[in-house]
Amino acid sequence: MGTDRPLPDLATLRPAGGKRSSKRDQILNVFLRQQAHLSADELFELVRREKAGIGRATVYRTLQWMVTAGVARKVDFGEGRSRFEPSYRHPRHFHLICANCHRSSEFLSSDVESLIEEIAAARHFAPSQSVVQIFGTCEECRTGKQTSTIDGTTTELVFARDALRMAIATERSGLEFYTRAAAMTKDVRGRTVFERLAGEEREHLATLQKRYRELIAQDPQLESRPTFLFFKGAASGLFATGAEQLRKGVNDEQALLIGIECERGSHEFFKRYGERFEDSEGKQVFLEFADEERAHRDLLVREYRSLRERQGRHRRSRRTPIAKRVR
Amino acid sequence: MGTDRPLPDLATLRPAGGKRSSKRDQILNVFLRQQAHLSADELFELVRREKAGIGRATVYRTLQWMVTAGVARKVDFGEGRSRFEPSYRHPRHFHLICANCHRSSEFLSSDVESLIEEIAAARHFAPSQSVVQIFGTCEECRTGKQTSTIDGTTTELVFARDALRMAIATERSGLEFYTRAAAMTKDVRGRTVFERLAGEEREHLATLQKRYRELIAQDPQLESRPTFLFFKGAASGLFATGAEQLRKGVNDEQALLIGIECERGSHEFFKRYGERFEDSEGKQVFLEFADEERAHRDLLVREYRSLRERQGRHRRSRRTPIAKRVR
DNA sequence: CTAGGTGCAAATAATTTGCAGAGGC
DNA sequence: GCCTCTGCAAATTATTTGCACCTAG
Repeated sequence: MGTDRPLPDLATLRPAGGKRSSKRDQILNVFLRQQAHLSADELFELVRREKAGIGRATVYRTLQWMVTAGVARKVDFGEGRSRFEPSYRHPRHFHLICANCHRSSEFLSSDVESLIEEIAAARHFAPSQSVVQIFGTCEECRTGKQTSTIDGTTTELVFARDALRMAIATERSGLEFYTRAAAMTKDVRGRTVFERLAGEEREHLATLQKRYRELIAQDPQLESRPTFLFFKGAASGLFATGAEQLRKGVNDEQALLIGIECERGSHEFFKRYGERFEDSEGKQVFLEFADEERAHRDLLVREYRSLRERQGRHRRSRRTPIAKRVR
Repeated sequence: MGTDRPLPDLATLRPAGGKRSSKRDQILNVFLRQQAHLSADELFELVRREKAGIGRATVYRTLQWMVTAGVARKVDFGEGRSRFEPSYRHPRHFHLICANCHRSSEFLSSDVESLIEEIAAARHFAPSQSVVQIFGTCEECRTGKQTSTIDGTTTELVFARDALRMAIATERSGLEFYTRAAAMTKDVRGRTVFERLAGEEREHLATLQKRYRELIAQDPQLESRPTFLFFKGAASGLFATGAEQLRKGVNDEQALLIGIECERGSHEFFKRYGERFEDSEGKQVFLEFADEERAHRDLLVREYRSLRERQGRHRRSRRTPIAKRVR
């Protein structure tokens, strides 16, 4: 399985007062070629096997340098020694750690992350990074049968796969939402807006599906690998609850408000995960989509204001001011 | 602040092949009197200050013994050495760790815990314990002003406070739910059941409020201390959404189903947190309540079945079987 | 009386540091 | 040429172990 994955542009790496050197390059090269979480000493062994004459201290010092340079991340599984993982094309994540075979598997949970943010805020604590580790026994150690895994080499792909799956679910539910909203909106202008947005969602959807197919082509096993990215909100599409509400029957104004809320959530979703991609096509796709969702939201907000204004001519304003209802 | 908190019954501690000894007692005593997370060496220093002639190795060995005995828990904040915290009257929890002053603050989040369980299940991983650590800067280090904290000595009280607050919120919303349900139920039998449950909720509420007042009396600062236990579901009362649904108008049958669902959630809440209390009054109160909620639920289920049966005499069953709808 | 606990000193293990020489910019 | 990197060995820090002796059950 792909030992030939692209390496970061080493030439550009030049962190805080650091100098490049043949030794560092050597160590970095060996490190980036690995898939597991290496300890300093394990890396030292690997390096010395390729090229004699590199001291243990240099490996330790290079590892520190890599961490400050952002090429590597230090992880501590409570074994009394540190391990390191490459951060290039490898989003920040959490770990499942098998107490039996000592291997670790990675995951990301947007829900856990946002709860952590909320808790930190409630305690007036400024968080810089968090560690979530689940210790226990892995499936393989319990059942004995080999399972499809996520290792260092596949994390990036699996992450992209999950992000795309959620994005597709979101677009699908968005498409359904706007189609339904367009059908039930009485106001002509409003209907046009919804129709236009439905069209855009359809377009996005096609782009995402194309991207998804391209991704799958890169690794035949990719579709069968376990979930990496957990996010309840987007799992069934962020617009799903909005579409649900529409089905119960709402008026034009309410439909607009629901749309605004959904687009806001969707924008946040794409932005959050777009930022997590390392510079790659995926990042671009996500950030562009995030912008589009914001544009959609703005469009809906304008439409909502216009509608309220037009209504205002007939009946006096007796609702909460727009500022309070929007956002 | 209370250095006189009750200590566990040392005489009972006799873990896996372990012997008691004067030295162990000595070390255990010093350990349990501390509030912070001590490292082995810090504990050694404290012990030797009180009584000379205790070796460092004994402290290390005793610490291991305490961990297997369940008196202490090992925690690792990534400093390259382990720290230990007493587990007596100290529920399992997570940590906020200040990178500046190196102090740690504790919290518990039922939401995070259940997400972790879900993730482990999705990966077919059998979790045994999990670590959640939020690193960053604490309020005191950022603003300079002293803040009310949760330390080792207060954790138990704060935990009890939060659990009680949530229990009270739950009872309040339950009372509202049953009062409303009784008022809107047409069926006479059903109405009587709801009235009876409303009465019981009122009683529970009084008990809980009394307990809460007693708890607050133990520490004048207790009410102002930060939140320890985070749990979105119960924060505004588990019956809140149920009561909301009633307000929108439902029939007798639906009201019963909603009640059943709420009692189920409530039972789980009390059970989960009752189990977290170390043996104390609080544990009793919670577990008893958990049982009562289960009894309520059973009562509602019986009533639901009876209602459906009586209805069946008039119109033929055209709904999903009870088994699928209840639980 | 005997398994297990204890102190001390020595052993390990992971990581850091002092220093003289080598190498990048 | 200056400043940083590097290797090696020695130092440091956290924790464990061997061993002769002691103590609870």
